[in-house]
Amino acid sequence: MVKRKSLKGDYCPSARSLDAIGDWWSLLIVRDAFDGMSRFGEFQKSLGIARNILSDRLRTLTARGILETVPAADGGARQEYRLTAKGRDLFPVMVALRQWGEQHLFAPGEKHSRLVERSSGQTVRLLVRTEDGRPIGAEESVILKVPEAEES
Amino acid sequence: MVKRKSLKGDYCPSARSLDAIGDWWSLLIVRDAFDGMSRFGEFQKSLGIARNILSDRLRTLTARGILETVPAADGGARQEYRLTAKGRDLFPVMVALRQWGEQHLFAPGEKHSRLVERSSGQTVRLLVRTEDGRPIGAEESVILKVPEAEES
DNA sequence: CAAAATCAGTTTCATTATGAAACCGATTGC
DNA sequence: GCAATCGGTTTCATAATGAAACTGATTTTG
Repeated sequence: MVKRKSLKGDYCPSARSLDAIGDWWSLLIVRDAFDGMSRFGEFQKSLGIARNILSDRLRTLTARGILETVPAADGGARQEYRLTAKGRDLFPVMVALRQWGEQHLFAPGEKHSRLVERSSGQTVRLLVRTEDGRPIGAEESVILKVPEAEES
Repeated sequence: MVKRKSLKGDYCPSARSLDAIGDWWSLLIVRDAFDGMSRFGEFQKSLGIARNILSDRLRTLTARGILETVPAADGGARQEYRLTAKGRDLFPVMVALRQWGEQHLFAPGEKHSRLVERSSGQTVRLLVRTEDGRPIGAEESVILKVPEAEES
């Protein structure tokens, strides 16, 4: 599916990531999965997504190794969708999106859900930094392009 | 534009973020903008996006305050698209996507572009942590929902 | 146990978004 | 001044999406 232009061969990791999860629903499904949802009906109700599209997205996310179907968790005959390790590694992406949204998409006093440490209740934050731990901003960083020799 | 289902009113910051930048092209445009691109033609050539769609996305991103048009940077009569502060704040999102892509979307020895500190050449990394600086993973964190009283 | 309800999809069909290409006016280069 | 380029817009075909009906399994209920 997903015709457009596949960025699979792009040497830019961001582009490949967007190719894998950059459509409108996938990350919302992943968000719900982080939030503990696992059943078709849960996702459908939570997101208000059309069933056929949800079906397609779950299939695609599973094919890409971001979700996996486990036979039955509560003994029931129906399967569940769970995040794989690869899917759980999207955690920083979710946090980054959340943090940006909090900063820029809410009115000053407006309520929003918060991501907190379970044990302490502290807000979860995100820090961009160098290998040796110094915080770094966009201005001090640069994308090193690979000389595009490999793909040919 | 963007008909679907607007998540603007959602109390989840991730959802609102995706509502603002979650379509297929927007983040790729932002990525290119981080990479120094600013002209219509540059984006178009870099992404291979259809001109009408690019036109629409640039307009939308501008309307949302992520890009802004500056009259003329090099003296030319044509305008440029630049990231606003809000747009630059998407930096962690880009880093997060990049990092995930590097981890999971490239074969072991496969070449990819790298984001490095300009001065030192060190790879830029990303850390999810608590307010007081302790690293934290998805398992130890929890989304606190707002009791949905505000929107009514 | 039988009937009703729910779940997890799939199919069908109308609507919307996307992509390719042609077109166009305003620069820019020569 | 003439041709080429830039930055779009329009038009039209195609692909993706959404709503709703339908289906075959499971649960639930009485």
